[in-house]
Amino acid sequence: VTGPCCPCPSPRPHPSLPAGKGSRECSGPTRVQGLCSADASGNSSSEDSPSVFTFLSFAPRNPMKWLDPQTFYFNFDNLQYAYGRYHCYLCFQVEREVNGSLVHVDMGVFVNQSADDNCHVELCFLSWFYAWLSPDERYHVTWFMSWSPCSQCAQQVAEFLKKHSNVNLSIFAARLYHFKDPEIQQGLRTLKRTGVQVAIMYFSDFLYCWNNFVRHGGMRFIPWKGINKNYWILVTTLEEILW
DNA sequence: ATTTTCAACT
Ligand SMILES: [Zn+2]
Repeated sequence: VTGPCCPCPSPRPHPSLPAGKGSRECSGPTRVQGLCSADASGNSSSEDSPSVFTFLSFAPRNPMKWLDPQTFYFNFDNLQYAYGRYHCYLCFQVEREVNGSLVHVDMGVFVNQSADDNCHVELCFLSWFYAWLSPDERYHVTWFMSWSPCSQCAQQVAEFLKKHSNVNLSIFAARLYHFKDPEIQQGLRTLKRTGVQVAIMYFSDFLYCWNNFVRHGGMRFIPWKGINKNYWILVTTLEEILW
């Protein structure tokens, strides 16, 4: 019943994460893999130990290669009142430095699977990336997200980057997730302070995603009404959050 | 103009 990569015979709930669902934060896994021998001594760490990589509790999952055009248009629409966007999509690009220039490594798309393990896309990426990244390479990672990160994921990403100084991250968000929430705002500031480029997706970013992550079958990208006006509203909001 | 949002519900 356990995943293939869990050496533990009987997974038990993560000690520091609530079992309940429904939070807008990434409320943690419903099953635990990895971390099995780490805390077997009964030495329960304090409640919100920031040094714990909770993404390690999620089994690595492979990304998708492509988005369908209608999925992209619906989920990356940067409209102000984004009703019904109940999922988050993350298009990523990983490059590495070779003699001072960037070489393509991989790209793909993650979407959270709430029915599966409730893993937010940010942690899906970290779980997947952590499984194969080399400490001897310098990586440049770019995220194009339909929603900006929640506060808990922001903390996790910041911790990850502090412990992996060979990884550089840029985040471009189509929309700002719960931007009036002080904890969300703090999470975005934490990312910036950690060296992450945090920005709003512009026309050229949408076009780039269309060309590289959408199964467009030769169709041209047709921008939606208000794409630029919405961008400027979001940029203003983000600048106020980041100071 | 609205006040949504990495669901939850059948
Ligand atoms: Zn999250």
